Amino acid sequence: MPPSTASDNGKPSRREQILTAAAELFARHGFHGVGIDDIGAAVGISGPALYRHFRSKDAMLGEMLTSISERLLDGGQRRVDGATDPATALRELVRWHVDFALDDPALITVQMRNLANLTDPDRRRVRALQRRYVEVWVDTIRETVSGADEPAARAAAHAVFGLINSTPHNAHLDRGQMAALLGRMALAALTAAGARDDGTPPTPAPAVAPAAGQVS
Amino acid sequence: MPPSTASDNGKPSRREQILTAAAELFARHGFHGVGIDDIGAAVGISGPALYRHFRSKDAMLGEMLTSISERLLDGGQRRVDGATDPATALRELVRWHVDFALDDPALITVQMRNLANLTDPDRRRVRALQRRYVEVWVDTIRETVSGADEPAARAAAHAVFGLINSTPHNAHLDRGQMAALLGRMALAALTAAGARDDGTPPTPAPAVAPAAGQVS
DNA sequence: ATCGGAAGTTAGCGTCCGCTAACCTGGCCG
DNA sequence: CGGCCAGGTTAGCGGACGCTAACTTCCGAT
Repeated sequence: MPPSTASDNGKPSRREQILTAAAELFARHGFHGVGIDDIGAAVGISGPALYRHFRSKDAMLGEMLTSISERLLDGGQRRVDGATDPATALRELVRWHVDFALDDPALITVQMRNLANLTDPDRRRVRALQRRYVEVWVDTIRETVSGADEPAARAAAHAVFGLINSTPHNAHLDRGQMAALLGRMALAALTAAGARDDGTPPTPAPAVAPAAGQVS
Repeated sequence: MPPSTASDNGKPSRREQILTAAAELFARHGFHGVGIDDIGAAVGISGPALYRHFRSKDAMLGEMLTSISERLLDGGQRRVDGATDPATALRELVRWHVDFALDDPALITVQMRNLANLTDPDRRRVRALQRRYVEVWVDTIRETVSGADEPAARAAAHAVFGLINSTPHNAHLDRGQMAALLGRMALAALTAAGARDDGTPPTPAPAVAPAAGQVS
């Protein structure tokens, strides 16, 4: 079998090296702002050698984004499935997304900014995966936060993604504090998403748990 | 005097037409993804005619981002100065930023994504303005939210920007509902930013005001 | 009536960039 | 030992892109 995503051993395959280097560059300069030669140089080979591993520059972005979307989706799905009640499910979702964003800021940035640069088939695929991920959030939000109708829950989910994904612009706190802060803020925001502007009291908050990630 | 930013009459100057069209395109495709001819076509003239109004493509982005940063900063500053107490100042800041993001999603998107494409002097200018804007937020947060030290307040500010700026990906709610939702979520998130992971109770929330904008 | 400048046009320059072609090389298998 | 192929090299093509040059047109002031 030709190496598709990785070898099962420890060291990352060439394809993976290239993808992570490219992700870093795409995140910093944008897709069109990075040349083939730049990506090559970043892994110590030069320019066209990349075409031994990828069919095109577009294909790199395509594979990068589909893989991110898949990881996000099934990580999130797994947390929700493993939770005993909706409130813990929501906490787990938040923790999952926070950990992801903190561990892979470049990937998160690329996914946020470079969707438009995909080829049409790739974009369709990625969009579909993202929709399903949002759906997981929307369902969990609606089970947890009272008074949130479906469009509001969807908007709230996107807003929380924006909140959590702000991580790349925040190098100043250490990982543990950052995870705790983002977790608290995200849960508070989600809880507030259900409050009505009439006098209806909001859901009494699903307990601000220590949502921090393992600080390695 | 040649028209610099606008004529004082009603209709927008050519420069302004060009800048808003360019902002739309930059937001959708990224700076490098948009050609001079595309921008020209978007305002009904073709390609090089733009150089009657701007010295270069970089200059367009430069002027666009400085103007956004200036508007954000002094709008925010004005709201804070006009507020009687820190809690209302914070509510006003949130409302101001929400209104801005809802009224000009393209501009907000460009500012978030295309800072890296500026020339060095332009980037320095914009960065400086942004830093001052963040400072306004940080100060207000620290006066309002107890238990938020300076780095945490800074991170919280960035997180709330991310939350509010998620607007462009949310066409599904109408403007009034969206403004209210984002305002509620942002204030809740900020309040939670001060909560400690030990048992210290958080600040009792500065009253979720009807933060919606005028729905025209 | 004239003339000057603001605002457009098309042609075309130089450069950069994605990608292909042709060639080299070292390690593994028969 | 010989040959193959994965993985690398450099040279170069073709197209796109930013920008300039040269020329036209329209309008408003003298």
